[in-house]
Amino acid sequence: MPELPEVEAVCRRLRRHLSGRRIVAARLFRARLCAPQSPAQFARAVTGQRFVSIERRGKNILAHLERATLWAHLRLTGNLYTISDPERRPATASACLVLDNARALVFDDPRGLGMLRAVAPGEAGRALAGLGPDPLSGELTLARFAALAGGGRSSIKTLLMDQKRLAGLRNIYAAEALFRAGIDPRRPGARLGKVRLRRLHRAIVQVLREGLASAVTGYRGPGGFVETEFFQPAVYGRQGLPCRRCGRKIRRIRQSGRSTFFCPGCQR
DNA sequence: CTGCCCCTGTAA
DNA sequence: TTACAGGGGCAG
Repeated sequence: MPELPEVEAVCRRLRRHLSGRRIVAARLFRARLCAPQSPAQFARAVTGQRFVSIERRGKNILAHLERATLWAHLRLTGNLYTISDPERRPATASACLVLDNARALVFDDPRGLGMLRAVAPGEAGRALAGLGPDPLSGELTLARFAALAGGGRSSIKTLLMDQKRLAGLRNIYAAEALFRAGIDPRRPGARLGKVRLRRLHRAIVQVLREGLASAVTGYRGPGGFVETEFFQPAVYGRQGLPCRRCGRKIRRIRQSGRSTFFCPGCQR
């Protein structure tokens, strides 16, 4: 599932493969993908245009064309990549944009929750203005992090996953960062001292960087993301298994409707 | 703030 | 056969 590192890895590949390319045809296989526009409107908006630049805002991908922006969000199972033959797209493709070099950009999305819209220049940026700082970009200084995460009354895990506070951290990396920092995910953000905030800030940046290294090298081409030895979750998905650090059983609880995994020995 | 919903593959 | 996983939008 794409979190921030996977989305960043996708952006890097797209920059390599799309720069200077022109879209010659657009085929949509799932009308919801470009809602509220219709597939015909979408095709009209992007056909004939050249890619100018690729930008990432949190987990949103903005592919700027000459007179429009392709705004993509991979959600849970989406992926964007190019293939050599537009006729040989995967069955799970939600969209296929044929390029002027006879290759095609595919939005592959088995669960179909992803988004690919054509919007006016500037529209996506305005819509995303409320996103918090990006932990992979250097925007997230310790002072800024402390103000965002330390200020909230809800649990620190819930705060970390709030995109208006930090852009890009979700269930897996939030759990991993909290484990690394030795912090109980249930602890209210407002009750984190300076030491814990500093440790957590470091842990977030570290775990995302390692995730990025894994996402860049662990990619298997069309078909999705693979796990590599670089990123082995310490707690995520490991309920009942012994903690790799202290041996106690990893616990699983529910926090605001989502699973949280943590080690009751290491995280306080 | 919490909880439901979108969707579909996988696991109990 | 049903429950669940996940990100995010939105209703309550």
